[in-house]
Amino acid sequence: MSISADTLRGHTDTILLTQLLHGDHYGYEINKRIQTQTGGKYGFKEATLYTAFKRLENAGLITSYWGEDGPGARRRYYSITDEGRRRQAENCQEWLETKALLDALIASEEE
Amino acid sequence: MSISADTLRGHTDTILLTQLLHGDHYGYEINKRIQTQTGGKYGFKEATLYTAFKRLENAGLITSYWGEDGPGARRRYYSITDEGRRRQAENCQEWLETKALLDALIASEEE
DNA sequence: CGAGTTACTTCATCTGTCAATGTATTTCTT
DNA sequence: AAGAAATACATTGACAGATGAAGTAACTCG
Repeated sequence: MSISADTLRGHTDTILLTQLLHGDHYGYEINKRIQTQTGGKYGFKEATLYTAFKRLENAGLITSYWGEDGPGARRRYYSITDEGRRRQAENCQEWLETKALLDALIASEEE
Repeated sequence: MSISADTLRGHTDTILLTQLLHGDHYGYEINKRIQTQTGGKYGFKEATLYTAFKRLENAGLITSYWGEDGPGARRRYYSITDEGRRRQAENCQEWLETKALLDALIASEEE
């Protein structure tokens, strides 16, 4: 993974919430999707992933349930709550501000 | 400060190095400059600021010296090293990648 | 059957942030 | 001139997120 995690720290929750916007998914799947979407440049470590899910659930931003019988039986699916959607939108907005801010502060800076 | 520090965590060093690209400055001054540049939206807490300087100095990315006597309180000036410049450029590049990555992951995501 | 993949879980540790506290000088206000 | 506020730096303990490591267990494919 070529991007250091510290640069993305604080965005974990937003990334995960975003993945759940359009339907329920399970952890391993989500991580694979992220890796695909970033061309293999980024993915969560397992510990990071599952502690994040726990954090989000404790905060009431997602709920979870075990999959039905079959090959999905040992998969824990996550579902975003209304509050989760609200939070995702907020964080999305904050990302725009953060981007502007950092662009201003890190720019090659001619001045 | 309207932007949460966690969203910027990991960028502190880059921000500080950037401030030193065009000359030596002291901590308090740098922080004021950042607050000005961000329209008051962001600034470092003192503990964060000075521990960051210490970290950068230990890493050989900056050096420091006490300012000459004169008006005002005693000031410790910081100077960026060659390695610091190299690192700043690297981090700058990484920021571009991070931005693209997060834009892809956090986007409203139609698909 | 055995190796590799899928899938989740927990724990100890590391690092960066920050509240709190302290020191000391200078400048502004009245 | 006294007192308040700003300037300027420093340290400490606590906390939160990320991670390495280790573990468990079922499925899949040759």
